[in-house]
Amino acid sequence: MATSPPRRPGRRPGRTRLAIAGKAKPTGDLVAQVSDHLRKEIVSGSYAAGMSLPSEGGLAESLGVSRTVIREAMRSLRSQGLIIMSQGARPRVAEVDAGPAAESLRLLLARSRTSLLQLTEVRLPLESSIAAFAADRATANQIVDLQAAIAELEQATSLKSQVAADVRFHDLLAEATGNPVFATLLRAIGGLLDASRRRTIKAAGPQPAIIGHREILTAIEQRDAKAAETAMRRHLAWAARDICSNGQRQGGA
Amino acid sequence: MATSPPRRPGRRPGRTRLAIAGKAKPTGDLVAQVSDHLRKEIVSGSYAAGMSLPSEGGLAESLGVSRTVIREAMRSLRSQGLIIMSQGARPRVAEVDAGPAAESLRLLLARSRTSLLQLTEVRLPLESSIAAFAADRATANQIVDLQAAIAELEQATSLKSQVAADVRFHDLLAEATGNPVFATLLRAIGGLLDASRRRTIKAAGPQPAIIGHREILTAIEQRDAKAAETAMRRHLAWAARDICSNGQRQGGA
DNA sequence: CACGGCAGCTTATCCTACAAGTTTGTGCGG
DNA sequence: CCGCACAAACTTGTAGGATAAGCTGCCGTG
Repeated sequence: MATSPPRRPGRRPGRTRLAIAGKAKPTGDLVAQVSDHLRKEIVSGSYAAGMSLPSEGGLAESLGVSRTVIREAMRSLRSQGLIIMSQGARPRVAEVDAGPAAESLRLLLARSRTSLLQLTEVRLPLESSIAAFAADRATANQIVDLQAAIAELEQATSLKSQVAADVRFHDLLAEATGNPVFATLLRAIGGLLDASRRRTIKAAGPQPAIIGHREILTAIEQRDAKAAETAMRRHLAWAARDICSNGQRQGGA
Repeated sequence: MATSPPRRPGRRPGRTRLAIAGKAKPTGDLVAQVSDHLRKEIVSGSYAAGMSLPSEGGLAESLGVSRTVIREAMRSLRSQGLIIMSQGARPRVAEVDAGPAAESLRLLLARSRTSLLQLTEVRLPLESSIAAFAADRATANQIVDLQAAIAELEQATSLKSQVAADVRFHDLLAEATGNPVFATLLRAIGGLLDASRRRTIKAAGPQPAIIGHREILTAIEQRDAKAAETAMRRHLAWAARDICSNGQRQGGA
């Protein structure tokens, strides 16, 4: 390529072939090719989280495309939460985080005019299962952590710390299932329910939540999956009541 | 701006102020400002689905930034599924679609090291609820579509089309809940289970799936949520058996 | 009216330049 | 030898211009 005739600017004529290993795709969308390529590298773990990616210029040269294409591909990966960019520093692979997926869900819900009610509809079976699995699998340490989260909620004074303790209990529970898929999905959905949580606790205080959490934890300590599931169902039903009464749209950031 | 001294290329000095209505944000990230601005316009409905956006050049001029910035903002919106771009035509606002959110979730799950077993563990309560809700809410048209999906599976000969018909039935079911969150989560999880599905159908043929789907649909036609849930549970248990025996990790795209 | 072709607009890609931030290495003082 | 300030090199962010390729709609012809 170094010896090729002086390429004039503009779109490369004919078959745009990317210097990416393997078959040449005739798609013609260089940005998509590059971003797919990098996405696979990141998801497969070739680029581990926290690792620096090559510079834009380096990638441009090694892939045989202009920096413009690299930049747009990076922007795409960035908006998917796969990389983190800041001026002056090479882009780094982002830690696994439910934030972008939650944001994506939020966009979808905002556009499809969905209510909080629909989120809780999904949350109910999800968290019920979480409670059941946690009852089967929670380790002694995890049970201690759950107890601590309840104590945290009891002692919390500010609304903010109360909500945080509430969220923490549910997160710990998801973690206690030993199945990261539960934790991931819960966080994606839960992040959208923060406003609702705040309202609920503000209106009713932390007591109902404390009681609900205690019931769940008791069932878990007794390794009673059915009871844990039932307790969770009751706990969520209480929280959902508030939403039903004024099932307003969720939208804001 | 026409009479200003000839701006030399490079980053605009000092405070970068965007010609966006309202307060001037001192963030310094022009692309984020532009994409946030456009995202709000789209989500709020100022730009309705299907409507054409202004051209890149027009936006660049009206917002007072370079076309580079506009393009990167567009690329971001595009990867979030908000707009559709094709060479030669102005970008258009995309229809509301759960695809991008599901893809985002899929990426998230793919990066957390999850096994097929863990995915099916989550899938079970999710799809059970989906079946139950669908029994309550499926419209007559949706029931017809579900019947068609079963017929599709019956008549499919290639493994590929069989898998597609199988996926389609489950997607339609999720859609019949009327809750897009279900559809999104299901697609995210389902996308990671494709290989498993292929293996299962390859090993046992489509018959078990057809029978399972028929049972589910019968329960839905009778508006029997409990029965639908039970049927789905049985259907998935059959599919999961294969996975348990060789519970390997999933990875690829 | 039907239809083909052309002109204009628009996106896709490439290039170059420069501002502003980060990282790195160097050298000096303690 | 260690630590710190400072400069050089590197890197991203933005601007602006050029060309290729695709789309749209208008206009003229049959």
